[in-house]
Amino acid sequence: MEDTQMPDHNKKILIIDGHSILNRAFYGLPDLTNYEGLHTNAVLGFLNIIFKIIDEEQPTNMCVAFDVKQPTFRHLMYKEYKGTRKPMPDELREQVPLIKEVLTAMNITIIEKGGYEADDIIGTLSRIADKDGYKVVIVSGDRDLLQLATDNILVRIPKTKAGGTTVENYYAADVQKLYGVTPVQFIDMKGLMGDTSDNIPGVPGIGEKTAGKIIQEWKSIDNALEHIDEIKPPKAQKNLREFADQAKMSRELATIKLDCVLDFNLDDTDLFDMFNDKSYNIMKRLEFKSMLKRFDAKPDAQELKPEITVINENSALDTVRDTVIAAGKAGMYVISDSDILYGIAITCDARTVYVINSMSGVSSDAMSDIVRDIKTSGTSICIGDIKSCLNDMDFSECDTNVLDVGIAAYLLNPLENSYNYDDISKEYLEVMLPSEKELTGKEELNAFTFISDNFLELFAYKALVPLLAMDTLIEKLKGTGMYDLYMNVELPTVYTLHDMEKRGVRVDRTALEEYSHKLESRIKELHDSIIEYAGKDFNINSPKQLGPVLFEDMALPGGKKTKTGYSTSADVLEKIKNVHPIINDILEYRQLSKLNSTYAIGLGSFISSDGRIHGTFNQTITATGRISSTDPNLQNIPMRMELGRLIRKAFIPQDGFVFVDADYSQVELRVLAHLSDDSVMKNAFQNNIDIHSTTASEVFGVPIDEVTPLQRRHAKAVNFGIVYGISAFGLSEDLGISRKEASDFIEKYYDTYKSIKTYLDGQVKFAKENGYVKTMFGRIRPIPELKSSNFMQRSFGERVAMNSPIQGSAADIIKIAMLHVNIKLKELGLKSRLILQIHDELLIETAKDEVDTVRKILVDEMMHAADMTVPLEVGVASGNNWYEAK
DNA sequence: CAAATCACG
DNA sequence: ACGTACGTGATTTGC
Repeated sequence: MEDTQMPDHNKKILIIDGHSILNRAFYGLPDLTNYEGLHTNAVLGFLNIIFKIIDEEQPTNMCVAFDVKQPTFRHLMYKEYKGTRKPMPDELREQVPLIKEVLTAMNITIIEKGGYEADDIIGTLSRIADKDGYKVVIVSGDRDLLQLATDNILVRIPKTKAGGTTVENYYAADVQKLYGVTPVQFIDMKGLMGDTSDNIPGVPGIGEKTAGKIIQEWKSIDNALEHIDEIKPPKAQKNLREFADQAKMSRELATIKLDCVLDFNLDDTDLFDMFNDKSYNIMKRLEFKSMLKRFDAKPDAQELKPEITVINENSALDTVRDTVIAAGKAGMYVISDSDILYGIAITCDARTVYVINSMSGVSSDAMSDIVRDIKTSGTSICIGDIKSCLNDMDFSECDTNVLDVGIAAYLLNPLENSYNYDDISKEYLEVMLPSEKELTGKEELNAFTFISDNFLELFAYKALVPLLAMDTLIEKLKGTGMYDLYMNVELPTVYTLHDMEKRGVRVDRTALEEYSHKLESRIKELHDSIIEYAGKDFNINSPKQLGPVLFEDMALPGGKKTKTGYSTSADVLEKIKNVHPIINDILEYRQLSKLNSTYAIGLGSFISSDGRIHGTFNQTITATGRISSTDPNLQNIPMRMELGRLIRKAFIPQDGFVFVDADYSQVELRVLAHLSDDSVMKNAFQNNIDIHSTTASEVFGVPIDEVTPLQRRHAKAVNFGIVYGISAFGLSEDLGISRKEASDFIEKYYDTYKSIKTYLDGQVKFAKENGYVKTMFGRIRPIPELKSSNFMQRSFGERVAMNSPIQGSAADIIKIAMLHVNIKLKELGLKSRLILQIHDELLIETAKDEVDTVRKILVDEMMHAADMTVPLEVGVASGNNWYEAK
C-alpha cells in the first residue's frame, strides 16, 4: 500500500440551507407535537431530508447555514427587500432553536453571521471548498441557489411528494439544459424577472419566459442594454429601457456573494460522532422513533455488560445464594412466558449476572428455595416489574424488601411511555442500552433461544438495571416526598392487581353471542335503511365516505369542520337529527356497531378456557395515578345507555357466589371540597344535601326545592367543568348555550364557592412555579406544557394543574380502599375476591354466605380510606350479575 | 400507523 | 386573537 495521504479530492462537503429546508419540511409534513406540546414536524422533516442525502452522498464534511435576523447590504440597497414576506408561523418559529439544538448535539457545524444571508455564506463556502479540492453538494429548497452550480458544485433541491422525498439535481449543465442559460446568466435572468418572494422588483412585464429569451440571446443585462434597440418583443424593450436601473439593482440583489469574510475553518465541518447520547436524548425527547434506529452503535452498552454465568446444576446454587445474601441487595428477573418458567437471572454486583437455567439440571424446587432464602434473609430484591413475575414467585404485599423499579420510576415521572430497563438505564444510570427489540428482534423466547447470547444479554440487563438504579430511585422518592406513597400504596397495589387479574371475571359466552345476533339483525335493517335514504351504497363506518354523502349528496346542514373533511361525530349529528330521518338511523347504527364489535364480539374473544376473562390492570400508564385496564378494557363496559348496559348481564359470578358492587358518590367533588376547604361546598356534603341542586340553588338564586331539572342539569355540568379545569367554551359546548351564558354561570359559581376559585388559582400558580402539582398523598404530576410558548398548550397546562390534584387524589383514595379491602378479605380467610376496579367502583365476587361481611368491609374501608373534612359516601348493591349489582 | 369515533370514570 | 373541557382503550378506515 502506498504511504501517501489521501488527497482532499476524496473529501465531500454537504452545505445545507437551513431555513429553506426547515421551511420545506414544515409545509411538507402534517403537524406533529411531542408530549410537551412542542411542534416537531419541521425538525423531523429536516432530519429526514438530510439523512436521505447523507446516505446517498456519504459526505466527509457538513455544515448548515442559517440567516440571522439582521439587515444585510441588500436591505440597505433596497429597503423593500423581502418586505412582502409573511412572518413565520409560531409553530415553525419555535422549531428553529430546536433544529439548532439537534444539529449541535450531532456535532454538525452551524454557520450564521450577522450581515450575511445564508445564501451568501453558502456561496462563499462552496467556492472555498471547491478551491480546496472538495466535492461540494449544496442542499436548498430555493431555486435561487442554482446560480452556484458548476461542474463540481452540485445543487440539490428536495421535493416532498406524496409521502416520499425526491431530489432534483443540478450541475451547471443541468441548469443550462433546463433554463437555457448558464448558472451565472441565471442571475441576470432573475434581475429581469424579479422575485416575488424576496420582493425583488425586476422589470415590469417581463416574466420567466421573456427573461429567458433575452438572456439566452444577449447573455447579460448589461449587454442587452447596450443593444437595447434590438430587444424583442417591443413591450419588453420599452420596459427595460425605462427600468434599466431597477434591472441592474435587481440583478445585484439577486447575486449571491462569493466573498464573505467567514471566520472559520473548513476542518471544523468534519462529520464525526453524529449518533451520541446527547443527540439520542434529544431525538427521544422529540419522540422521533424512526431516527432512534440510527443509534445502533451504543458504545456505553459495553461498559455495563456484565459477565454472564449460566447455572445448570443444583450444586452451584449455594454459592449464588450465599454471595447474594452477603451483598444484601439483589437484582432479579424471572425468565418466563405465559406458560413456561425458563429460569431466573439474578445479580448482586455489576460484574456478574447468574442465569439459573431451570430447563436443565436445576430443579424448580431448588430454584424456589434459593429465592425464598434470599427473600427471608431480608436482602432487598430489586425487580423491573414485580406483577409480571408473580405467577412464578410467591412474593406478597408483606415482603417489603421486594422492590419495583418500574413503579418507582413511574411515580417520579408518570408521563413516560414506558419504564423498561433501557428507559431506566438511560434516565437514572445515564447509560444507553440496546432495547429488547434491538437485542432479540423477532426471535421468540423458547428452550433453544433462551440460552443464546442475545437473550442472555437481555436477561442480564433486566436483572442488573433494577439493582443499579434502585438506590437512586429510592433516594429520589424520599426527596420528593413520595416514599410513603410508594411503600404503603403503590407497592401493595401491585399484588392486589395481580390477584384481580388471576381471579378474572366470569363471562357468559352464550349470552354474548345471543346479544350479538340481536344486534346484527337490527344493524342489517339500519344499514339497508341508510343506504336507501342516501340513494347509494357506501361504507357507513367510514367518516370519510359518510361526510360527503350527508353534507354534499344530501345537502344536510352543519357540514365542514376539520381540515381533513367533515366531522360526523355524534354531537354534530345530534344537532341535525330532526332534519332527516337518516341521521337517527346512523346514530343507532353506530351505537349498535360499537356494542357489537367492541363488546359482544370483542369480549367474547377474551374468554379463557376457565370461562373467565383475565384482563390486565396497568399501574404505570396514567398521568394522574389512576389504574388502566387493557386486553380487554374492563373499565369501559357500557352503562349509560340501557341497551349497552344489558351487556353487564353477561358478567356473572361463579356458582355459589353473587356480585357485590360498591361505588363512591361524587368522590372528586368531595375531594375538591376538602382540598379547597370551601365552606359552602363542605356544608352541602356534611349535611348530605344533593350537591348539584345546591349548586343550582346558589348559582340561579332559587330555593333548593324549587330548582328545576334543567337548572340542576346545568349546575351538574358546571360542577363537572370545574373538576376538568373549566372553560366557558367547553361548558357552552356541553350545554348547548352561548359562551356568554356559560361564562356567567362560571362567574356566579365562583361567587358562590369563593374558596374553590382561590384554590384552583393557587394550583395553577404552584404549578407554574414548580413545574408540577401534587395530590393529597403527595403524588406528583409534572406539567411541562405550562412552559410552552403556545397559548393553547399553556391553557391546557392550566386545566391540568386544576384537574390533576382532584382526579389524582381520588385515584389515591380508591387505591388505598382497594388494597385495604383486598388484604382484609385475605386476612379473614374469606372466599370472596375483588375482581374489578373502575376508578370509583369496586366489584367483589362474593360467596353467598359472606355477603353481609363483604358489604361491611367495602363500605368501611372505602369510607375510611382517607382522612377528610367531608364524609365519603359509598353506595353498595348486590345481584346475580353485574347489571343487577349496579 | 394515524385519525376518527365512542365506550367508561 | 387564539380554539378547549380531565383521564383512559378498542375498533375501524384508509394512507
